[in-house]
Amino acid sequence: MSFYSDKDRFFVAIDCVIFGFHEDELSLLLLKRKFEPAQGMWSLMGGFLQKEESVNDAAKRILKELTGLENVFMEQVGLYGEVYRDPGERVLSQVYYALIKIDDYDRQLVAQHNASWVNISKLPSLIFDHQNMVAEARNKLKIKATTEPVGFNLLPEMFTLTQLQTLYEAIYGEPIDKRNFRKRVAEMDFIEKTDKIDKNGSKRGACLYKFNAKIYKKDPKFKL
Amino acid sequence: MSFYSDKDRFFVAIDCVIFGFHEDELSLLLLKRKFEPAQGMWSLMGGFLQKEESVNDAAKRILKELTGLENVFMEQVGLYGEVYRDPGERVLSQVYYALIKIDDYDRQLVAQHNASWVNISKLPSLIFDHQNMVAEARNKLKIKATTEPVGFNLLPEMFTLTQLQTLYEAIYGEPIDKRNFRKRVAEMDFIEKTDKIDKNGSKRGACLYKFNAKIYKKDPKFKL
DNA sequence: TCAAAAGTGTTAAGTTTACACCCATGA
DNA sequence: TCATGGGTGTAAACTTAACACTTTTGA
Repeated sequence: MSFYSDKDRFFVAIDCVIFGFHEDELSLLLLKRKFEPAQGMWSLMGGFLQKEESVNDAAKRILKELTGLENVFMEQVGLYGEVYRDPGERVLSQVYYALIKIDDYDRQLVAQHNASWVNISKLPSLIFDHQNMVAEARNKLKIKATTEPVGFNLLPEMFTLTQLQTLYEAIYGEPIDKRNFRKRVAEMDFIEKTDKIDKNGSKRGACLYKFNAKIYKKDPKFKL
Repeated sequence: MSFYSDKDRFFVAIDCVIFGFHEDELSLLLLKRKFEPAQGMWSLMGGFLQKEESVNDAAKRILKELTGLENVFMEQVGLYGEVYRDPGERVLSQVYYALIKIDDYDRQLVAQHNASWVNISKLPSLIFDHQNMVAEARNKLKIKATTEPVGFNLLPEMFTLTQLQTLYEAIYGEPIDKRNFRKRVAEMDFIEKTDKIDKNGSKRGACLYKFNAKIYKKDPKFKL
């Protein structure tokens, strides 16, 4: 019946490193596991690949299961395939990272999954090899964010330049000079000033900007 | 018996994009398939993940099966997981790329597998999604080669600066200014001049250099 | 003696970094 | 009125890019 009937078959899981940006810091959406194995420990959101879905679709499904969100920026991090990485039984795990706007997620779903946002610089220890997955994901994000405008996925539709700067400082893990940063922003026409003012961050108020994907596509040069 | 007994299991293949460098051009080691499905067509070297090996080990095993080589530079490209990507049956494929010294491989094994080196700019069309795999691998190589000294894996132990330059021109797909290139090389102490001379490339002869990994590790800054 | 590849420095242009003060507002 | 974050320009340092001729040697 099968061309490959003599070959082994494997459980394939998806694990999601879900990044958010909140109070000037990167956070991850983590679960406190309700089930064995490793009940009570923290882990990434995960799930198993199913017969009739592509791996990318599985990642989307699993992200949606926890956050309620669709059309989220996601990228592959790597396939974790050590034989004994899961002490229960052999499971391969394809890791993705996702960038979400932290105000958008479905709080009820998150509560149901016993999940919460954890500041990335104060992570608890995680089950299995999830610590490594996070480190690798963070690294990929950093590299990606340098040359492609993916950071906007972590901000609300409209944002101040100070928010944008603190986001990039959090991603890069180092401070950025304000005037140099704004000079670079000014050169990117696809970061558009709106006529809206944000009065939350300061008394004076700060101009709100937005990312214009159409303009970006015409001349896709990005560097922050 | 199993924690995960209600989950689906999958065939997992490894496909290898094997790069070599020959006569100033990048080449790929490709197979003309002897078996169904897609008999007679060109494909990447592949194989199936086995129960008792990690995914990385499987990649090494499969590479060795074709080339006889061990300790080869390999990196993950991505997991290809579309449901119908293999018309025979559902198979996930984890793609790796490998960089080998083109003079080192085992010619007998390669012949047995019905494989040959194909200039990367004259590729035949490949089965399934292998074309995409190659494109993605090439891209990853390009990015990697910019900031890490992986190119030396494609050259013999000792090489001339002209060989090094043509290699990087092939990887980047654009010409490089000779004097600027040599200036950059001169600043990297881990690219060491030997007292050997290569007389193959020219009548005058060119100095042979080698990459010193120990010196590189002390101050790992690379840019070509 | 000449064809073919090896080897070698300088200058201009562009990019990146460092740096400090005034502004507007609400409390 | 003052504390807080918002907003603005210039000069020096550094990096990158452009460019052409001399050397050596085997055929």
